[in-house]
Amino acid sequence: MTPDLETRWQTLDHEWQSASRALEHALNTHHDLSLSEYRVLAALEAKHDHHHRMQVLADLAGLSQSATTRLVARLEAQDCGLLARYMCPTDRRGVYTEITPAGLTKLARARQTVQETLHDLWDTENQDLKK
Amino acid sequence: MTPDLETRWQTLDHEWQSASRALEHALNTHHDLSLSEYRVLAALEAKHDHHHRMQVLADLAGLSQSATTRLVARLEAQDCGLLARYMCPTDRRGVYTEITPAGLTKLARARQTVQETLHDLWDTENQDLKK
DNA sequence: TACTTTTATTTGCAGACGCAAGCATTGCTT
DNA sequence: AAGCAATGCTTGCGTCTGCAAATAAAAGTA
Repeated sequence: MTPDLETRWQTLDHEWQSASRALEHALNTHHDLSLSEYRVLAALEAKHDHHHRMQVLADLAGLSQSATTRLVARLEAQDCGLLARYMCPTDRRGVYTEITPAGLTKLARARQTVQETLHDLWDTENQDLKK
Repeated sequence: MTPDLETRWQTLDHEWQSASRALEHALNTHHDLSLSEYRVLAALEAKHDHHHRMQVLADLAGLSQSATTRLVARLEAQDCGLLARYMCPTDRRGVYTEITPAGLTKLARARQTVQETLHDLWDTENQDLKK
């Protein structure tokens, strides 16, 4: 007896919201990163050559192209330097975004926080005591 | 062998994003409703007496109090009339939001769309063929 | 009762997002 | 090669959101 479709959705929704809020807050507090920014860093790090076209990056991060443009611009800015952009040499319309060493360092630290947060949320004895 | 914590999160995230986008788009197109608005209507309808305090409504919808205030104000507006607000008689700080008959009708129709969308997404033979 | 503290909601403000329009570059057709 | 369509990214603009400050009312305290 699988539950109603909408009930299944509500369950998924609640679970996502609680995790999402926890991660967003933890990343924001400890690393001054948003969840979207973390997704982008992680997506780039996951690729063997550490770079992606804007379009696929947007897709992987679950963002619109315009949001991706601006997010990458933010993380590329002088006082940030986690990402770098360069034109695709073969197709000068395309833009590659790559993660910098600073970005990799930042991601590694943030990943710690993510795992701890998920651990606290999912792997703890006093499960669901946080209401 | 349960997967890595972060992998589990990514799975949840992807699943939520695909469903969320689909629902948001379907509701927006067919009913001029956002997913947040749908959550609020559904939360009110679910309660036996069809009304809630702002705080608990915010909590149920997964929104901040300020976002809830404005969302309710929007759905209460003249050309909308899906919700109604009134002061709590015993505690004049509190505000009750109730769903109107128009709101119930709207919700019933929207719920159809939600179920169809989820059905298309989860209960179809050609699963995951939509990329 | 007067004063302080707490609670419930709303408003000011700035950030992030999506859509649609704009621009530049490539590909297709004749 | 010239003209037109398609592609890839960026910018303009309006909306939704959260945080923090403001407001209003209740509760606690002297």
